[in-house]
Amino acid sequence: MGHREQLLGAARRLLEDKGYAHITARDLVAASDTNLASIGYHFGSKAGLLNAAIGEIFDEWTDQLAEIAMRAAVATPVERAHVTWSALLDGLDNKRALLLSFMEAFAQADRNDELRAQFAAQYQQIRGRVAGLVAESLHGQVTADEPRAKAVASFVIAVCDGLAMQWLLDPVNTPTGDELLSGLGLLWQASTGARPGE
Amino acid sequence: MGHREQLLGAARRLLEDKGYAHITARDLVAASDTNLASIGYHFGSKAGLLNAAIGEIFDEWTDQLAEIAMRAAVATPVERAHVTWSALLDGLDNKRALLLSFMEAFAQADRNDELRAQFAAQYQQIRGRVAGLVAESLHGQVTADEPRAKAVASFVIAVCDGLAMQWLLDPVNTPTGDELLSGLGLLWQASTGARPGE
DNA sequence: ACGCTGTCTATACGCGCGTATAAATCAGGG
DNA sequence: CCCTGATTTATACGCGCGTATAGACAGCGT
Repeated sequence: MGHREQLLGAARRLLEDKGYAHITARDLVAASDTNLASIGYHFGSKAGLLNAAIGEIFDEWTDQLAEIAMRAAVATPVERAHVTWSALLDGLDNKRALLLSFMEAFAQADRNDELRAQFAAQYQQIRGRVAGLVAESLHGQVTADEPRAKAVASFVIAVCDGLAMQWLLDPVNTPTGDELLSGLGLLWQASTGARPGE
Repeated sequence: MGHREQLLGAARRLLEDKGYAHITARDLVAASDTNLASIGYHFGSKAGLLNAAIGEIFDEWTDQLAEIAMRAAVATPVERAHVTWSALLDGLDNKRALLLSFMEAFAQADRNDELRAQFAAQYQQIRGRVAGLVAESLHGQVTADEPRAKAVASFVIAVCDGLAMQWLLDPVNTPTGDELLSGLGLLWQASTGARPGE
């Protein structure tokens, strides 16, 4: 295994421990059993290395989101919806530190064209993926044209991201699946006057 | 006006321009027409100053969110719901850079007890506020006990935050109010089998 | 007029950072 | 077996950072 791979691995580990902004080139070298100059050689700069590592992390978060979204879309009865929302919270435990680093990098992206393009592309990808799942799983049950499916996807992703943020800040007080479902129902009733189940 | 206020103002301006992580003590001094040592004198450290400024920004975001949530909760007919969601997107334009800095600080908070406590407290506050608005505005229309109102509040905040994130990344492709409402309906139908309006 | 207290200023210190450079090492084809 | 190009090493450089310190200065009660 070359230094390139070692450095990527170390970057991922450090992103879990210290967060994007506080990783130094020397940290990376120490954690990867490589050499200070390897960073420049393989990635051009420290930022290049970190961005590459962040890209991998985004992909994993994306995978998890897609899986959850699929289950959410499929879950017709109330009981299953509850289980689905819970799955998001469960999965977060392993990813806490990585998510934080991801948020940090996300904020940086606005001033870093390369990173920003990378994020935008990956986001488009996940939304398309979720939208596809939604359209497929709702097929026949409800008419879901493509723009509508995309809106659903955006919405689902927004909820997941927003809840993840809340959980990062205060895991204990983050609502459970039951509570969320209840909230969703309340909101929908309020905004339409519909009474579900009638 | 003392240096303390000048520094706070400069911090806010710089948070808009450069982002949390890239502000140096000398930047702050240059932007505030003060002295390098004033930072230590009034705030203990650069971080102390920045955290104070971030607290102000959080409060403003919180105010905006509360206002939007109120309108969302109140909006019974479909047309008004649409208008409400749109309000969130409109309001974001002025706040783009501040939001980014906020996200950056948010990520830092996990490794900074003081900052974290500050955020958590402010978050509790906004959730209680939104929950109160929800309970009040839905009163009589639907039974909204306190835990349920809190769940609604969490949910509404999650949606706002998640959408804000998407908008930060890619303003053009963020769904409109119409699209969001449509998505919400679709999701609700799928997870309950209810057909709104029947 | 004096000294105390809160504020402001000028400056120095030393550390740790990211990166560049040049030499050493290695792998494999001719 | 050496030449070549890719990789790995060791090290040096200079910059900019956050903070500490010590002194200047103003307001003001006495």
